[in-house]
Order: sequence, then structure tokens, then C-alpha cells
Amino acid sequence: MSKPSTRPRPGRDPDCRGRQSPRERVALAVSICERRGVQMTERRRRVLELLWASDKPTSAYQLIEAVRLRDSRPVGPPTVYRALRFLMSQGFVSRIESLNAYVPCAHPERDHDCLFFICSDCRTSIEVEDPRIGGLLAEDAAALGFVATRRTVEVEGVCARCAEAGAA
Amino acid sequence: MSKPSTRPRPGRDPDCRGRQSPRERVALAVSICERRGVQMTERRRRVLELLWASDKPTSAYQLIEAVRLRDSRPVGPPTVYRALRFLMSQGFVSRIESLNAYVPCAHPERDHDCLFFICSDCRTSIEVEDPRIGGLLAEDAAALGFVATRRTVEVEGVCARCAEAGAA
DNA sequence: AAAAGCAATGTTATAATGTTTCTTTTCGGT
DNA sequence: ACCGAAAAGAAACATTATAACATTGCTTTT
Repeated sequence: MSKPSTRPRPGRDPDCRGRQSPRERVALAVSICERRGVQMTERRRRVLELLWASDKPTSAYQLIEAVRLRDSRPVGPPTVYRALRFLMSQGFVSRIESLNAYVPCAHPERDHDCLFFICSDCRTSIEVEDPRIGGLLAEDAAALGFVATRRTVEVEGVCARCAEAGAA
Repeated sequence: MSKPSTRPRPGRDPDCRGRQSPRERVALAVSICERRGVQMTERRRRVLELLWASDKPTSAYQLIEAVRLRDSRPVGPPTVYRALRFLMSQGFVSRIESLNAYVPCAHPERDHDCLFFICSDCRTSIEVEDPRIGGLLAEDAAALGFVATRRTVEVEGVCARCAEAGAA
């Protein structure tokens, strides 16, 4: 049942966040929306921009505050929560459940299957793709007769940089 | 790369919840506490009992309410949150991040590595052990130089029973 | 026995996160 | 330009979680 060896790359894709600029990321999302016939409105785009502008998972209320600052006018929670829901539905954003926070997704075009490594020290998160995990989960789900719709895989710990800094 | 066949059981352990009575579960936790030299106090035991009495993940505030009813006197949130933290630290309880809810853990003696299948219809959760997932996560973590301390794996979807009921 | 130490618990207030409801605006198609 | 649907604004509310500080009960020390 499991394919032999021609599968994607096993785990990491640490270049996810670095390879393209935030501006390019947003532009990509905009063009994907056009292709899909859904609306990337001003509000939604603003929230996505702010997420890409941050290098860490961002809470909804931090986003609310950031939108207020940027647009110099009051913004209620529902506005931002709606934007987040839309962005998640399109695969542009993921929610990190264990932090109640949101991160932009590095490869929205693929039907993603991401896992997150979250540093409890510096609070950054690293997005990784590992199709093997999805495969095992699918297998376990099948054994239960369970129809999966969404996967949450989050690993908490200490990132390489912080481990090194801590050891010094 | 994947081991041939002598590994543990792949996935499921659906008997987790059914094999022993809640009373036995709590008794086991009590004896583990004795062995470990930590205190299973009245409060903590009450919270664990209430968790085992429910067949679904339970929110902290539902527990607060349940403790109030049972003890006929006011109980503040911190009391229950503290009990939950203790029970989690001992491996008796897991938190389901995507629900902000808590479930009793079926095998507290093992250093567990659980995943949860959560039905968005009936809201029950199924606890499963799959050591292969932990293995892959460890592999990915190693590739990043990441030191993992806690894993959250949650799959949302529709359970077999609800799928059947829905199809009918 | 009185006092000090300590872990657990109680109490009050508040912070942080998320939703409901209803109204108004905007946008795309005719 | 008009209409209907989608999106956004506004206010109140609901849920989840923690901070800060006082109290209890038990043990150890004096």
C-alpha cells in the first residue's frame, strides 16, 4: 500500500519562509484567489501582510492591534477573525492550536500537510512538510473507519539556535 | 528504511476506555501517585473522577461546574486549572488543544505518545497509540536540531458511527 | 505547646480569546 | 444605475485562562 521510494522529500523545508519576500507571498495568494474565483479583499490582504511581516506566530488580538495601528481606526475582533477564517479556508494561514496563534503558510498551492516545531524559548515556529506522517495518520484513521478532515501536528521544544545559546 | 514487521501494534487501541471501569482507572492513578511520592489529593482525585465519568472531552468550565454540583460549594477556576495541571504532569490527563478540553488518559503508566481522533459530529475523541508517528517526528526534529518535549497530534473528522448514521 | 515552613487550596479580580447578532457597506453581475 | 449576495462594522456577550494575594492544614523545629 505504501509507495516504495519516489516520494517527495522526507521532512524539512526550512527555506519555506526565507526564499521569497512577504510581498511575493501576498502576491501569490492574490493570484491564487483570482484563479479560484474567491475574493482577496483589502481587509483580508492586510491581515495576511501583517502575518507575513511577523517572524513568529501571531495571536488574533495582536493582529487586531496591528490592523488598528496600520489603518488608524478601530477594528473589532470579528473583522479579524473572519479574515483569518477565510485565509485558513484557502490554505494561506494555519492556526497553531497549542499557542492560539496564527502563521502564514509557505506553500498554499499544494494541499498542505504541515507540522510545526515550536520553540518554547524564542517562540518561533518552524513549518515542515512530511508526507509520511499524513500517510500514517490516514492508515490509523482507516483502521478506525474515521474520515479525517483536518490534521493538527505540533511539536513543542527548543530550537537549535536556542539550544546552542542555552548551552553556551 | 521502515522496519519489517516486529514493531508494536501499529495503531489502534480502542479498548482503552472500555476495558476498565472509571473506578479502577482512578485507583490506578492513586497507586501510581503513591509509588511516585506525589500527592493525589481529594480535589485532584475529584477532577480525575469527573473526567472519567464523562465520555467526551470536557472543558475546564464544565469541570468547575461539575465540581460545584458534586461538592455543593463554590470552586474557583484556579482550583480546577491547578488540578488539571497536576494531572497532566503525571500523565493522567491530556489536553486536546483543538478543543480547549481535557480527557483522561488510558495508560498513564507508559510514557505515552498519544494521538486523538476527534469527531466533529458527536464530539467524542478516540485515543490511539502509534509509536511510528513519534518515530517520524523524532527523525524530523533531529534533522532540525530541535529538542522535542511535547507532541500534539490531533485529527478532526467524522467517526465511523456518525458516518454510518449520516449516510443512512 | 508555640512558631516557622511548606504545599495545596481558596478568593477576587482580570486578562486573553472567540462568538453572536444585527446593521451597513461594498461589489459583481444584469 | 439597480439588485442581490458577500463582506465588513459595531456592540455586547461568552468562553477560557491566569495573576495576585490570603488561608488552611500538616510537619518540623524550637
